[in-house]
Formats: sequence, C-alpha cells, structure tokens
Amino acid sequence: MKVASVLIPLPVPEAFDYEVPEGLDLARGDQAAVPLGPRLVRGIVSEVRETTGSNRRLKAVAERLDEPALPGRTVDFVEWAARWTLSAPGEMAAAALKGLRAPRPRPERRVRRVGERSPARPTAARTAALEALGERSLAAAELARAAGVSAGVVKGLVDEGVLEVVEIAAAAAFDRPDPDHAPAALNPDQAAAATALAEAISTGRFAPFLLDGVTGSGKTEAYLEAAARALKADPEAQILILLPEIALTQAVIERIAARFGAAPAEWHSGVAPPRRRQVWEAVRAGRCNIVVGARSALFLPFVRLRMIVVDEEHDGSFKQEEGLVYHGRDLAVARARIEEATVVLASATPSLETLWNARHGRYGWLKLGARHGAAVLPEIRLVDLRECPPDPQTWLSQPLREAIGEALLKGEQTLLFLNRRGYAPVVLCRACGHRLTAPDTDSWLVEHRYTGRLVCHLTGFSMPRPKTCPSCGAEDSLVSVGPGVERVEEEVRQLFPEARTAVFSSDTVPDGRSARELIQRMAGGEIDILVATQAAAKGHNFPHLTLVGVVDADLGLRGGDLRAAERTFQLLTQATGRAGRAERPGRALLQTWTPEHPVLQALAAGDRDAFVEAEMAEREAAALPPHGRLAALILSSENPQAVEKAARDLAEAIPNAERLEVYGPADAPLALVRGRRRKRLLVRADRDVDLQAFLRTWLGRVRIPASVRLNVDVDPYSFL
DNA sequence: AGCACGCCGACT
DNA sequence: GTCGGCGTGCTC
Repeated sequence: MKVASVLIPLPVPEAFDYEVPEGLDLARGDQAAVPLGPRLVRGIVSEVRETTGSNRRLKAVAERLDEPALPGRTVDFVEWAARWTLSAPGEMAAAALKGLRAPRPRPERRVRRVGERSPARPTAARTAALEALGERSLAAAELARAAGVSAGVVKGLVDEGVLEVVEIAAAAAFDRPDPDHAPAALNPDQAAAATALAEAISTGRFAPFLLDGVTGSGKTEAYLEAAARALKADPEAQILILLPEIALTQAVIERIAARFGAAPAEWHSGVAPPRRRQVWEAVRAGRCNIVVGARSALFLPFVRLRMIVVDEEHDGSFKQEEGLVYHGRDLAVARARIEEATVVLASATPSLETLWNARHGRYGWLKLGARHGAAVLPEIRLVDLRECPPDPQTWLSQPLREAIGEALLKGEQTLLFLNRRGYAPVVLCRACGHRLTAPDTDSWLVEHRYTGRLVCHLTGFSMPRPKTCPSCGAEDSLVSVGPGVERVEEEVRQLFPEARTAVFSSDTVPDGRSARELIQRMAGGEIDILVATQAAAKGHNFPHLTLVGVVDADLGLRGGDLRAAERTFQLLTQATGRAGRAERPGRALLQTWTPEHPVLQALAAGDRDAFVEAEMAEREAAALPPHGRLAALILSSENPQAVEKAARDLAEAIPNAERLEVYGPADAPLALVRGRRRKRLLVRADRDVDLQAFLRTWLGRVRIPASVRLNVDVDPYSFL
C-alpha cells in the first residue's frame, strides 16, 4: 500500500501518516484534505512511499486539493526551517500557504455592445451612452460617468439586451522587468560588486555575500544591476528583496520600477489578501520575477529563485518574535542554500554574525567605498552631559541647543533622535514613590500627551492619566519622569517657537501612508526639526538635513543585553548617516554621560573597525554569538506554581553535554506579562555543538503540562 | 487549533 | 437529582 506523510497546520511535532487510496495520484508538495479526528484539515504532502503495511490503522487521504502544489524546494525549506527553529513542521508549512487563504480578486464586470442591436426607444441619454462606449468594454459606473448619464440608463440598456455584462478575470499585471530599461551609471566599486554577484548567480550554486557599504554608497544600484544581468541571462529568473520594514518598501519599489520599467510584486501584511493570492499564484507559476517584501516573503513558492537580497540585514526587525520565532536573515541564507541561489546581505553596519562569516571567508565580502557625489560622512561630536548638563526637566544641552539654533538660521534641518515613544517613560507618585505599571505586568506605563493616556508598550493596555495616585490616593502627586519624543518636541517648541516641528514615531505615523507623508514633508523642507524614534533612522534621504542630535546616546548601552552596544552603534551610524547627504556637510551631536565608553569613542572617531574589534573581543571572551550560540527557553503560565514546577522539571532533565552550558531557570527580564509568570532558561553552546539536537533531546525528556507554555527561541535577540 | 472527556455549582 | 463550567489531552 501507499502511505503519505502530511504536514498539518497544528502544533504537532511531526507529519501524520495517511493511507493513499487506490487511484489517487499524490506527490510531495501537493495540498490534500485529510481527516483529523472528526473533521477534515488541509495539509501539505511531505512524502509518499510504498510500504507493506503499518503498525497502526491509518486513515485515508480524503482528496487532493485543486490548488497549486508547493515546489519541492519550498517544502525542503519549510522542513529545514521547522527543524532549525524547533517549531512544528506543519505550522511552518502553513506559513507557506498564507497567500492562499484569501479568495481570488473578484472578476471585474464590464458592459459592452451586443452586436449591432439598438434600443427600441433611443433617447438622448441612451444614444450618448452608446456613443461614449463605442466598441470598448467599460465598467457600468465608468460608462455612466463618461457619458454623463445616470447609472439607471446603462442598466436599462443592459436589461433591454443592447449591452451585455462580461466578466473580465482580473488578470494580475506582473510585467516582465526589462533589464535594459534604465541602467544606472555605476562607480567602479558598484560595478565590481554587481559583476561578482552576477557571476555567482550564473554558476547556479549557493553563494552568500556581504554587501558592505556606508549609507549612500549605492548598494541598491549594485544589487539591482546584478538582478538585471541575471534577468538578461534568464528571463525566468526570480529575485526576492527583503526589507526590514513595510515603510521602506515603497521607495524600493519605485526605484525598481524606474530601473526595470515594471513594478515588482509587493508582499507583506499590509497587502490586501486577494492581491496576496495573486502574487502567490504568480510566483508559483513563474509569472512574477521580482518580489519586494517583508520576512514572510521567504515562504513564497518560488520556482526559479536566483537571488535573495536582505537589505539592512543588521536590522532587528528581521527577527520574528511572535508565533513562529525565526530570524529572516538566517532563513534567507538557508533558503538560498536550498535553492542554490545567491544571497546578498546588505548593510552599512553589518551584524557581528555576518561580519564573522565574512571574515572567515564563508561569505564573499563586497565593499563599496565612496559616497555618491560630494556628500561626506558627518562630523560626530560627543557632548559630555557631566560638563554641560541640561537644566532640570529639560533634555537638550547647551551645545545641542546652539547647534539647532544655527541650523535654523541657515535654513537647514535638524533630526533629534530619541528611541522612546510617548511623553515620559515613567509616571510616579511623589507622595509614596509608587510607579504606575500596567495591570498584571511589571512594565511601566508610558505617558502619551497627544492622547492624554498612559500606555503599556508591551501589552497595549491604556488608561486615562489618573488624578490621584492609585496606590496611596494622594492628589496631584503624579509626576512624569524622563523624556520621550513628545516631551523633547515640547521642549523644542518652547526653545524655538518659530520653528516647524514634528514627531515621527509609531504613534504619530501608524501606517505606511502617514509615514510616507511625513517623510515627504521632511524631504521637501516643510519641517525644520523632526523629533524621531528609530522609525525614522533608516533609508531616507533628507537633502536639507545637516544636524542630527542624539538625545540619549547611552540608552542602548545599559541593561546588559547582548547586542546593546552593537545596536547602539548601528542606530547611531544610521541616524548620523542621515545628515549631510547632499552638498552640505552634516554633523552629529551625541549627548552622553559616559563619553569614555569604547562604543561612543569608536563612533565619534567614525571608526567601525575599532568598534567591531572591541566588541568582537568581548564576545569571544564570553564565548557569546557570533563566537558561540544561544537559545532561550521561556516558560509562562498564569499559575506561578506550575511555571516553577515546569522549570524545575526542565532543569532536572538537562542532558549531559560538553562545550555547552544551561543557565537558569531565572525570572525572565519581564517576569510578569499579561498576568503570566515567566521563567527563562538560557543555553550557551560552542559554535560546533548541535544546539538543536541537544534541545530536542532535552525537551523530549520532559512533559510540560498544557497550562504552561514553552517558547523556544534559537538565537534570541530580544532578551525581554 | 478544535473537540471530547471529566470532575464540581445553580436549576427544573 | 441533572446541565454545564472550562482544565487536560489527543488528533495519523
């Protein structure tokens, strides 16, 4: 008999086996309906094999679904990703079917003339409508508008049989990109990088690269040129460009459209579901060559994927923390390996992981030097807050205030950078010292003045700012402590009442459109001073921007999180890279209490190599990534005893292993979230230890009760 | 994820 | 005496 293993979209650890009924033609990648308990579910066939029998009675596959099969390599990728992240393979497979959940876009209904038939009573309106239509087909509403008649007139003609309604399948337009449409002039570095990438693509083998170049060095032109050459050699080639944030897609799409004379397909959570289905089907059919998207685009069913670009590869947004926990950059490299494609990790501030791979020759290292035109990197100056502290309840030091004033006088723009949303990160009671936190949580409530509410950034809980202290009942005792972007903007307005100011944070620009609008206003010189969180720190070109002020350069240096220093360096490089892209030289002022810190010293010197050297040495000394590997196990439950017990059980079952240590269980950094008690165990292993195999052995020994949730995070980023 | 089985409070 | 609350466990 024939048996099929089927990946089912449930948190079960393996594919389920089903008998394949006589006469049903089933293959790996096919979508099938299979019985599961009392119902039918959709699954992906991962294997079909001939056997003599089985040790348990198998149910039979109900039917093969009339949907496109996943390409074999897409299934390979899904299975690999599930093993790597220790997640259920069926859930990973479900991620590859996301695009099929929506219905196809509704066919467009148009009217057209039926032969030479004329209306029995040709009124003026009817004649006008027929005249306007001619031989074309038009949507009824469009025809009515064009002819200047009411919709009823058109409907009357349809009812009489003079016009007929035809359904036009909304044929998704995926124009073939034209590699010769508008080639960019490349400098020698860009040309060399493009050639190296194009040659790698032409070999048809897996080839990973770091594309390393400062902001404005033209990384995009370089990889687009490589894409153009790949398409020239193979018009069926598919190219995937991953971006860390949806807000960045529009700019890249426009550049691709300008370069190739055809817009690429867009793929992210903001794309309407019917459109997603079109893109999914076009990618599967090979009708779509270039896809620009978020990390979830990695799961699209490419049939001829030749290059993946991970732009801003250092960006933490590539790490998905909710649901399936994976790092988009790492999975991109894996997908490229499975597809035997080229993968390009592009950044001005590569992650230490990627630099490690480049230094050890695992990745090709393409360096872009010169910036475009006359623009130069800004002068970076540290402002020692111990020498010139701001006045109480203000956050801008004298040197920064003066610099803003000078920029204003010259009609130049300032970007003030503070990675804190809202007005004040903490609200506390002067009478009793109570700090306001969200219910069932340790995380502080952040004051938002625009909305007049206190908001928990972790759970989304919000409440109006109370008049009295919820702990001791004292009146008017609550004070806002510390600055957020809103509060810095308030200070700027007081200092420079004539300046045009704005705030850029996920609160003021909740979606891509408002982000684009604000960016356009900034680029167009309609804003003098923009106070922004990291949302504005990447990828934009503001020609009149000459001053970047970092309000609290120490923010990322505290807290003992593994990547704090690295993130600060990247953030500041990105933020200061914003200044002075055009003719005017820019400068950056970083306010800090610890100017002697090596990270800030390296940044002030503009010395990435010095920073990488210092940080890499620290990581090596501690055997931490990239010199070692980490995995976090987070246990959480509403029942504190259940978490304690599960943590103890886990700790007792730790398998023996060398060159690997387990730390904990300890309270997770946020020990209480949404009423759930959280405990964490951290695994550190040398690079050559099979961390996943260790985890599988370990977790296989322990039975975690259903009331306790266990999250496995391989290569954790957030330590929250 | 569903859906069923299994022990403790308010109803005809 | 039952109907039903959702805790726990299974689904090839």
